[in-house]
Amino acid sequence: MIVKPALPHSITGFVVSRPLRQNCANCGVRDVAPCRGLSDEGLVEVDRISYRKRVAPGGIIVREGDPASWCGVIVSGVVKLGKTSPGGRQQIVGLQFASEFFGQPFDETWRLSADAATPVDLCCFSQPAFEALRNKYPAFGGALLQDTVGALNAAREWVFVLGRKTAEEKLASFLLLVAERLGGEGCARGACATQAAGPLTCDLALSRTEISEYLGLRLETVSRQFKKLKEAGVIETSGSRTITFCDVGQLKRLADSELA
Amino acid sequence: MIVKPALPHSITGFVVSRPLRQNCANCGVRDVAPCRGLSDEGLVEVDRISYRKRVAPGGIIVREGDPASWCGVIVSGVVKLGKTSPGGRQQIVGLQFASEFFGQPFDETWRLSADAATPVDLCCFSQPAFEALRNKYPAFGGALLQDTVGALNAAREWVFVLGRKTAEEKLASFLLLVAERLGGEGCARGACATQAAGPLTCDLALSRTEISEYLGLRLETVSRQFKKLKEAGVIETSGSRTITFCDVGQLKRLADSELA
DNA sequence: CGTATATTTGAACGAAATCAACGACTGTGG
DNA sequence: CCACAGTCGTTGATTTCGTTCAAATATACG
Repeated sequence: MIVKPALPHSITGFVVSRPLRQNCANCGVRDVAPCRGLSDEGLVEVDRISYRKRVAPGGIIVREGDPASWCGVIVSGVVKLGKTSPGGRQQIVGLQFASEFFGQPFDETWRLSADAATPVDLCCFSQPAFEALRNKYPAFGGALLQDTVGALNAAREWVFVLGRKTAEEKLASFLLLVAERLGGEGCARGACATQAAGPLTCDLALSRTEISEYLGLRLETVSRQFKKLKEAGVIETSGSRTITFCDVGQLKRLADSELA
Repeated sequence: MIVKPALPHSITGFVVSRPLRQNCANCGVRDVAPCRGLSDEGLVEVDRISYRKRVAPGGIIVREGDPASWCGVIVSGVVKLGKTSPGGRQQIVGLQFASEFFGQPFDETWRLSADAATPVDLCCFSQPAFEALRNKYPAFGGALLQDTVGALNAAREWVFVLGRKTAEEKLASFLLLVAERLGGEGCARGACATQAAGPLTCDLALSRTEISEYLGLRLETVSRQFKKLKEAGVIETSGSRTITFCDVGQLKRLADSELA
């Protein structure tokens, strides 16, 4: 289990970006991030050309419309991808977790805003450096393609959740997502946590408001659905961000009821 | 303007799949599909290893859960990507148009069903042949990555539409999508059609039921919103599938009102 | 400990769903 | 040519789920 450092140099809401050299050999996501496609030689190069960004919870990573010059990999933390309509409505259109590729490698401007839900640690490359890396190490490009296809599948899954599900099902789906991605701390991909039978406690990275923005609901509705799940004995909460999953099987059933 | 042939050999609802050789030089999407990344030599190879599938409107291309062994490029037509919940609810989670990459190059089973909304023409590769192509021509992989990132952006855009928009805005967003992708027949990427001022007539590829499945609404609601848009003079319809956009600017405003 | 922020709860309202019926178009067979 | 069935789309009446508005309570933080 990886214990996250307490972010000594970060100030709430600000990006701390330094040309901090970080040895890939010690990197927690090395084997699951797109970097898995790199040879040892490639990793040496990554060590040389990459730099770190740390963002405190609530901090802005990038803003929609700003010029984009870099991209990278999420080393730790939870990133909210958001979109704001001209009218001012906000929607979280995706969540990203440790080991996922982050950014727009081909665009000149950011199409989405990105905010840190938890402390976020990014391994960054300039767009040209990133492209050079892809060209030099085709297996890196392959891994990246595979991950992007995976992200596309996840996004379409979420289209389904938003298009067809009720408020209760939406919240259940979100909680399952959290359980899978954050339940076994550091377990980046694969549903290791939700397979086990016993109760599972973890931190919901998101506030009620953020959850509502992700689910396309009002925060009052989210709060009421939480209450229902608690009354049904499926979950327990302590504080507003710590959740215990008492019955994951039932939660899965609720995430797609219609035939209980 | 490209006139589509009358699909001589296809039978409604069935896939006609033959090892039909097709010269890439004559291919309408050659320069926009991922194949744009291939050298002349590569295109010769594609000619050799690719085969065509034709599917009549309403026909099934692939079914969720079936073993996946191929992928390819949509040469013409509109493909509906659908997902069915265990409970039986259906949602169209994406639409795909000419020149887009189709399929799951890395998975063993199809995660989504795909159905033809119009006559569909696919240029197909077996998964191993496709992977070999990627490995041999890195620029092909690059183009594919670029397109996949684009598809991911489009999917997230749709998450926003489903999560935050009202019925009227959803329909307006859908109609704009149709205008952009189908308005300038054959114009595969880029919003050429919706820039012009004058009225624009085109075919809606989808039935009311299909539109409702795409927008996460009931068909009655879709019908009522059509009525509203017609009464507002933004669109006109003749038959149920031909639409004329009278005022694209107003439609864009309606697609994100909140501040008319 | 007090203030600001986040969450919960309540009551009234409204947009879209649901239930139900009707009309328009298509193709078939008498 | 028309009656018929079948599909698809429209329209109306009613209900429901989630929103909205409003207030109370809990939590975090200086």
